[in-house]
Amino acid sequence: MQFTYIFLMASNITSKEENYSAWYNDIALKADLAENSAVRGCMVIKPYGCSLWENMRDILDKMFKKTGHVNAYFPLFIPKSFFSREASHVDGFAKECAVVTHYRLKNSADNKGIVVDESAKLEEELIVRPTSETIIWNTYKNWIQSYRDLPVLCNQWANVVRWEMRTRLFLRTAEFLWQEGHTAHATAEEALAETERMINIYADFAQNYMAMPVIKGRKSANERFAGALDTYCIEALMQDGKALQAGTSHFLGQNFAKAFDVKFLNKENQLDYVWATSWGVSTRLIGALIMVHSDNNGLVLPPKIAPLQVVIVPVYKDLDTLAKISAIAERIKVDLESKNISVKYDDRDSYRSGWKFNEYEVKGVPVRITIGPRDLENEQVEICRRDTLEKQLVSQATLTSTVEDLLSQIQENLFNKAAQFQQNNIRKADTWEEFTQILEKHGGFVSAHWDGTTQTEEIIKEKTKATIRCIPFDNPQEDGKCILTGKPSKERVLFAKAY
RNA sequence: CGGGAUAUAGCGUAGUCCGGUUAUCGCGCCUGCUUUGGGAGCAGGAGGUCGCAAGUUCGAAUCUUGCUAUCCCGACCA
Repeated sequence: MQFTYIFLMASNITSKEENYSAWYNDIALKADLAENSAVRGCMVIKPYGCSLWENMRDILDKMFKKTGHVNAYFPLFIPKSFFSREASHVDGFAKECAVVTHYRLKNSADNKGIVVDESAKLEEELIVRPTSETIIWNTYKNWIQSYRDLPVLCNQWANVVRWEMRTRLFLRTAEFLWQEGHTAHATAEEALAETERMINIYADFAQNYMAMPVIKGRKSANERFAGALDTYCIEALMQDGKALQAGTSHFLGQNFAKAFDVKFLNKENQLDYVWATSWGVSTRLIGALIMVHSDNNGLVLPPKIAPLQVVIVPVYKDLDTLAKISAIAERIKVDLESKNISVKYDDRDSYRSGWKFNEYEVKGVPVRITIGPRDLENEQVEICRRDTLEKQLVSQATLTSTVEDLLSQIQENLFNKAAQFQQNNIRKADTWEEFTQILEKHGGFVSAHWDGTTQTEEIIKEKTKATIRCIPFDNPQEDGKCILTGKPSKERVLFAKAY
């Protein structure tokens, strides 16, 4: 209701950094992806947004299954006592939990409304899951006795609730959709390999499907998941220079196994605790997608995950012409669909063609085909690509292969463009002055030496709002001095302001 | 939870300081005609407990008090 419409006035993304948040919201809302719900901090994901999420989900799900994972489902409600078993875990989540205390409502005494029936108080409160480690490990205890039961490689697609103090559409909603994988292994090596395998899958998905370049690395102790020994992550850079954590994979060691007493007999007939991992990505990825690719004309979607890849819009004056165009359009649609390209022919007479052009541009449909009277005469069509808005005339005979090529070109172009942007926004800083200047002037990632202590990281965060996003894998080793304390350091880490 | 702001039709708003006829305008919606290669034009029409509740007053969108909700900035977080 308080929303500021800056969408049409903004001239380019870099110049409106201050309004980036409004710009982002505006695109999400205008592209019909989601809206704020009546429930504080929650969102309604609209059909188009849901379809986008489903596409992403399907691709990820196939990747998980290819690597031997299976889907399972665990309860939404978790007994409160489960949380107290792993100390650092409760520290991490206690502040943001929705708690179920009663199970019945009744008419109020004055009959003017509904009130909670105080006599229906639960003996033990139930927590609406903020993440499922606890209830899953409580269950795994029953599943695992022998090394023959290992590994357990389960994934769950679910909603979770975190009562955030401040929420943002897609990036941080009170309720969000995600997938959480939880695996149990016989050895630390195997669990570590799994942790790494999953972060690689996320990186593969981000880069090759979302066309979103990411940096893989490990988190500093300070940014680590509550209860994990090590957290791997993929970090992406948004167009306003802020970083976004797009996915995480945690090596949990034996922490949860010990907390929930999950032991197994190994080949040597010795009792041992199992080794665990967990990993997840959420609807936050939709937010990332919006912020990485969109421009002032609206959403820009990479073809591989776009709910709709091609739209055909007829231009006509009379219904006779429309009938002729429809015959061609339907034929084109069948041809493209035979190549597994999703196509919509929008022949609604209730909207004008100009209106439709804009509509699909805002929604980020990668390719638009326009057919009008001129094209009927010349046996051609006009195609327009969303990423560059370039138009070309193509003969109807070669259209299908042209569109196929164009879709892969768009996919590639989006990735290259974003990768270039990311490259241009990783800057080295060797002094505190350089460090703060880069953050102020450019934003983006700053590659700098750090003495490895949580204390230093905290001070830097306090002074600049920048945090260590990750310590990249295959990070070159070099001697240097911490930008804050001047103490010796063996490698650079990536700092950035983050969402 | 701290600081700031706001609440008027589906959306965006004027009016509030300084109370006074039937609450302004734009978008959208409905009807008709004309239009259709980049968000059409004209004409007509529908749509409002002015966030909620009390109070002051002859009279409240406007003043007072309380409540609720939302937004922005922090802290928190995927």
